[in-house]
Amino acid sequence: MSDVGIKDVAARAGVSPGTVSNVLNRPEKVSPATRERVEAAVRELGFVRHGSASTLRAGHSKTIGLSVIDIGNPFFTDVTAGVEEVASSLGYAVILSNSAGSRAKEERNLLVLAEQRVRGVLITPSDEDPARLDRLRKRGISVVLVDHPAHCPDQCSVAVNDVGGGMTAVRHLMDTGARSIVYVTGPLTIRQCLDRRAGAERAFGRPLRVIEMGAMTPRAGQQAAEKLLAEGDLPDAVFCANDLLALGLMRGLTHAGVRVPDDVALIGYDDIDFAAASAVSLTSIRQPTHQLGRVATELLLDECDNPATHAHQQIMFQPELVVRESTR
Amino acid sequence: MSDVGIKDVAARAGVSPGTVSNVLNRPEKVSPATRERVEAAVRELGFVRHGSASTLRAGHSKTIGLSVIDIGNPFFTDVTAGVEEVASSLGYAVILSNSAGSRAKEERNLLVLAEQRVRGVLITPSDEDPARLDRLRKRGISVVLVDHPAHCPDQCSVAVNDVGGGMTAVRHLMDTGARSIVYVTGPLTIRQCLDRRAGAERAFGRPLRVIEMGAMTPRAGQQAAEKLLAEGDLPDAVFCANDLLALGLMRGLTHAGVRVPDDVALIGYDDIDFAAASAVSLTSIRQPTHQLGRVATELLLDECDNPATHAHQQIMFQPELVVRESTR
DNA sequence: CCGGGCCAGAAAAACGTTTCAAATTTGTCC
DNA sequence: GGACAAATTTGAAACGTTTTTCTGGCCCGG
Repeated sequence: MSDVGIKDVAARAGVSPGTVSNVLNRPEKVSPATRERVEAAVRELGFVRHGSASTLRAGHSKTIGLSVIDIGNPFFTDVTAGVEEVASSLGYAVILSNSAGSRAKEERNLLVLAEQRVRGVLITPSDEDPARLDRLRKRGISVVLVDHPAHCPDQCSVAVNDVGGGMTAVRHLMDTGARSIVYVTGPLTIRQCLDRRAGAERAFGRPLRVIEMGAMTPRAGQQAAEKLLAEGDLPDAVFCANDLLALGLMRGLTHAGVRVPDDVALIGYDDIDFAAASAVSLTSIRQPTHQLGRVATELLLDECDNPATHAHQQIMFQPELVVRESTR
Repeated sequence: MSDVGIKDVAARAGVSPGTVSNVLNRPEKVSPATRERVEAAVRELGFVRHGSASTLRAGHSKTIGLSVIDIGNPFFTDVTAGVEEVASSLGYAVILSNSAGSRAKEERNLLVLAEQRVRGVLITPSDEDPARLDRLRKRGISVVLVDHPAHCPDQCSVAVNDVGGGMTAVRHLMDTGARSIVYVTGPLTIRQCLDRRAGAERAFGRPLRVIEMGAMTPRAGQQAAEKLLAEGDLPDAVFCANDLLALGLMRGLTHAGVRVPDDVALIGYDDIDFAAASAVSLTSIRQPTHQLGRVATELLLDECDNPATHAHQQIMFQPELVVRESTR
């Protein structure tokens, strides 16, 4: 049962190994009668193609790599689900690797992917350095950037318009009557945090008061609330760089007797599942995460399968405002 | 740059291909002088081992498969992170597949894993049928069950004691003075929901009032709250089969003017990040998810690397009570 | 000085597929 | 019925490693 090869199938079906291979890879090239005979033999023997041998000889594999920054983050989880969906429907296997924000680990992971001779790589790069990716491309491995706009037009990328999202958020707050707004954010070394601020300030017309936290967690959000309260001067509204911060902040404010949205309106970013579930449901900016993964994968596989006709695309999705109780 | 093989390295270093292979796989077998020369050549040429050729010849790969039921569920996400961590630290690549609860998709994914000749598979099976897994084992692929206790002692498994968790939850509610308790759950076809109820009732001493919802989401929790309120007879406490239900329920109760924990105490299950972040933080039962993934992977790789000395283990983790405001 | 045992490295045979040119069969048309 | 083209099928080489068997030199004891 264990090691039936293509030869065994060939013997059983009374054909040559080459024909079995044809049945497997180009069924249309072989007459219906023999095809059926071979397929029967495959079933009877429980034959499973040896992927490595196939990859070795054919020169390309049926796997793609996915390198994300934080597998624990719901954003990437959703992206991953989209990737897995498309890849598996096309018969591709997805090798997952998590750089955990470490450049060294990312490098190691990319090496593993190169060894596995993946067909292509989907990556949310942990920094701007394009050298590693160029090296992959030199090896014939296609690369698509995920949640990161490409700088040069010679590669594909999918991203979400964070500047636009920031604008939408603040415009909405202003529409509900806010005159003073605070931006609570994670580290301003993160592109997303920066872009969202840029958009927010563009909508606001002038610089925003900013509270920068070291992390983007509920805990950090609660600390931000304390900071805000300590400063004394409560704004009309707060824009948080993600929902985790916003939920923590909401909790902090509520516990201090500040009412949301009556005293302070609040908007988050990402629209995670729990945004709708909190005591006062959270207005947020939704990103098409699942679609991000799907489209990135489609782009990658198109690049792999039709290198001749493939045109590189830099796709930018628009995020969407979801209004709930926290800004009413 | 693209296709430098072991031969090129050998030529460059002035040795035979076999020696290069030895440097790569059993460095101790080759003299320090030549080893260094070969390593230099590897660096200079940017050689990357061709994983498929290696797998083909060596008969085993450096990849493992991970098949989960729902990649979007934070529980599995955490498990996945643990798996990735251990696997990548040992140089293994992880092929991720998502069965999305569909038996057919699980089957397809396992086939892909078999084609890739993964060394072993970590799987949260979508049903009880052991036939598929036996088939894998027949092919020499080790299998470790994740979040599912093994029935037979001839395989490894890691799981969390859901009966114990249910007991802990209800015992805690009773300790805080609850006399009447309702169990809000997802489909009772799910093993976890059943086990938790069993434990809960064992602690309670008699059957619990049960509200069974079709899903385990915040929305379902909110509907459960409506149901509870409609029935009129409010209990002292509610035990929810997971945190998503609990958060939805909390929101539903709060909006109806019922105070948590003053009117009704509330405990969830899973201790997701947001449990601590809600307006009234949620008491919950924490599962060692990350560790679940880590240990499962260690077990699997031990089984692969030391088949002789490996002893199958069925590990059962104990969940842990985390007390917060919703039961004070 | 000689011979046996050892060690480092070499050479060649796999591993299981795919591919491609060549061979064979089938079909078509006069 | 025969010739030619088209459609199938065959057979062997090749993909890049690992592994096993061998070879030649070296060390050491006798």
